[in-house]
Amino acid sequence: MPPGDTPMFALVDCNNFYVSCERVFNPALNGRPVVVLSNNDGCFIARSEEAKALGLPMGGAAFKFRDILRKHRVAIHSANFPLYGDLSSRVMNTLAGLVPAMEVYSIDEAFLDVDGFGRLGLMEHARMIRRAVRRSTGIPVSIGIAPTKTLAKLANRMAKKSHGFEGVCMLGDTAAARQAMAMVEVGNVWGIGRRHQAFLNRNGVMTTLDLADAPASWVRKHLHITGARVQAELNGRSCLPLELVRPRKQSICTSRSFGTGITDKAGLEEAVSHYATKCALKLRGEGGIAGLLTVFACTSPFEEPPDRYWGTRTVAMPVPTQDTLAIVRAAEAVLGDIFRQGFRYKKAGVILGEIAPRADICPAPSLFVQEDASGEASSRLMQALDAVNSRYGQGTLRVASDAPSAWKQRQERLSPHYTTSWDDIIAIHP
DNA sequence: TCTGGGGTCCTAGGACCC
DNA sequence: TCTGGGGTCCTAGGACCC
Repeated sequence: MPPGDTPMFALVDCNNFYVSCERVFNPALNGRPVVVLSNNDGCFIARSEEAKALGLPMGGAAFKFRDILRKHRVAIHSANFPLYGDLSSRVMNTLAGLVPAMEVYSIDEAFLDVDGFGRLGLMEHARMIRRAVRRSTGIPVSIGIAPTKTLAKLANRMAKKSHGFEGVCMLGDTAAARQAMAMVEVGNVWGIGRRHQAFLNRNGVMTTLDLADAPASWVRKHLHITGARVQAELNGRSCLPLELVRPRKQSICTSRSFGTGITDKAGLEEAVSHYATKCALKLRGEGGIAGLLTVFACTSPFEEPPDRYWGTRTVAMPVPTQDTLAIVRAAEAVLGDIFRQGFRYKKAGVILGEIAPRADICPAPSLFVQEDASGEASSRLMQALDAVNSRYGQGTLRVASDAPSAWKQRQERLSPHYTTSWDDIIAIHP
């Protein structure tokens, strides 16, 4: 890699993002072990460094660790996604003001275009970015810099794991990249998951460097095109460009696990109506219309086979639409098809597909569709609905079947936003 | 008793066509 | 009767990501 004339990517990643968000609003959490839990307080979705040191694993089921949580007085928070989304926007806006171009990759990560800063100035520039984000949002970030996105991910990992780097690490040449790759297990590479890691390990590929040096044809054969790209990127050949505009969503999904199982059809109908309503709102937020609708309802995957059931069905909408009423009605009909008596349902969801931009609607009236869910009247009704709910709160105006139900209330109380001890959770969960 | 939610991309295989 | 290559579209399922 000749210095100075290869493109460079910087990956900015917020440290333990959800935990850091909670700490911004509650500084007493600093220095303490903190975890953030998924819906239903099911499993860990974020952990502070102190919590990681206690051996609490990402995705671990909270109930399995209650002794550790209690013994070490771990601060436990249910997820507060509106808060995290808000802080994410502030971080991204700060970054956008400091670089010519960026790709928002996830709620807590962004790839930056750092071409044109010169190799020598890059480290200093990255440190400045880090200080600026900390100052304006309170969120600590780490930054990895390298000639490909995959290596930037690796550099970011080094920046986080090794204290000597003080949050910024650059893998600016082949020697530095190879040295880092030799230290990192192949399963930690971006794009290599558990299954591929197991396969690679079985075949003697243990470190990231082993993968970089493996025969390309063998990688292509067994890890397919995605794995081949990973390998090329590890060797400094950039295959994944910065994506400056967020592609339109291809599907929109709303699903939840239930705190306690649902056995009756009416209960599932309430849930599905609610998810359909949320999907329609997200769809309008995207400015799209949907042509496909999927509804699924299933038991716990931990049930034994005779008690396990996964019902799912996809239908084409009569007319591609963004209309809550049409989507809820269709979802209820599909649920009627897949519902089977005698199961304890633990989860259900609604997925919209075949999403097209709303401007593409050709308002050709159909002789066979009685109410025109793609038409002007529907559009105005939805605008009014969204305006009222945006001003007075979601659910102020709603479809009759989308009723606040008993099980939903119990869910709300199961997941208080601020919970500082495991005992608090147990107290409301008899 | 108690194990998240929301996405994307890729492949394999079948149906069908020229 | 037998035989060939090259497409497309669709769906289900696998694998991965945060």
